[in-house]
Amino acid sequence: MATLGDLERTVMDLLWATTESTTANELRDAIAEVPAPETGRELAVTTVLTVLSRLEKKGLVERERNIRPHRYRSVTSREDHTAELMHEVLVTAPDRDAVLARFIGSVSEAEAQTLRTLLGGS
Amino acid sequence: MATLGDLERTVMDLLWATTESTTANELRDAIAEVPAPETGRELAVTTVLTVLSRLEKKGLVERERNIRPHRYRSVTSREDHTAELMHEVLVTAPDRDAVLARFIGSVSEAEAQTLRTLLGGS
DNA sequence: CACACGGTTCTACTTGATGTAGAAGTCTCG
DNA sequence: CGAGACTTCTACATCAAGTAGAACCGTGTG
Repeated sequence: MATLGDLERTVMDLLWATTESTTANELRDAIAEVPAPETGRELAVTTVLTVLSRLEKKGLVERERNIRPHRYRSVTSREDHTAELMHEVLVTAPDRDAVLARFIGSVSEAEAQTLRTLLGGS
Repeated sequence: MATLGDLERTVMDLLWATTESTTANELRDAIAEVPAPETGRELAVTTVLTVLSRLEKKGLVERERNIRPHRYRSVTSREDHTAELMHEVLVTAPDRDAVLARFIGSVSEAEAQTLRTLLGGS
């Protein structure tokens, strides 16, 4: 499975936030703004580049190598990725029906309603 | 989140497989039988003990300390744990409805049917 | 055409999680 | 009380992830 670290997640969150592709430098700046200025520190671009390469290796990010400042974008939408993760978790269990029962019990009524609609009749 | 390593998962799988509590020695033997004899190697009991302690720290396992060969058991059922994980994943996304839509699209028809039943009418 | 400069890749170190287990400490029964 | 079973401490290896300097590359300008 693709488990992400803090910085990796931050980067993915930023990439997921736009449909546009981004450059490493733009990301470095964006990260500095994130609601966790902590040490108010700014990362080195190479750090961002390393993370992007790792995310690319994990298949979460793709880049345009033909143009110079390479441009990065997420391969899947955040929703797709999250749904995929959920499914991966589900299939680890032998008794999926039992898992689903408990899962349903944990979602809000609003979400349950959404599910009813999605599942349609029959 | 509680991400498990290979050995930790093996141990949890064994604990989840029985309602009974188990001892470290029993687990060591059981692990040796697992469908991945690999090197056919047998772990040291201390190794199992270490893993159990870590799982206890993670809140996945509890033990009876009063009796001598401490007896270990899983705190939650495998189904509860899996459903919990799924929920944790779900709530990381801002747009949960969108995630649910994609998730529903990824489950089998049989599972969809199970969900319909679980969600009942209305 | 050479080079300066922005950008990318390589290499490397640090930390934390996990696998693995010996050494040492602690019960318990006989 | 002592031996043996059991547990805890300590320790090391490996791997993922954060972090970044050093080295390498490509392109536009003089």
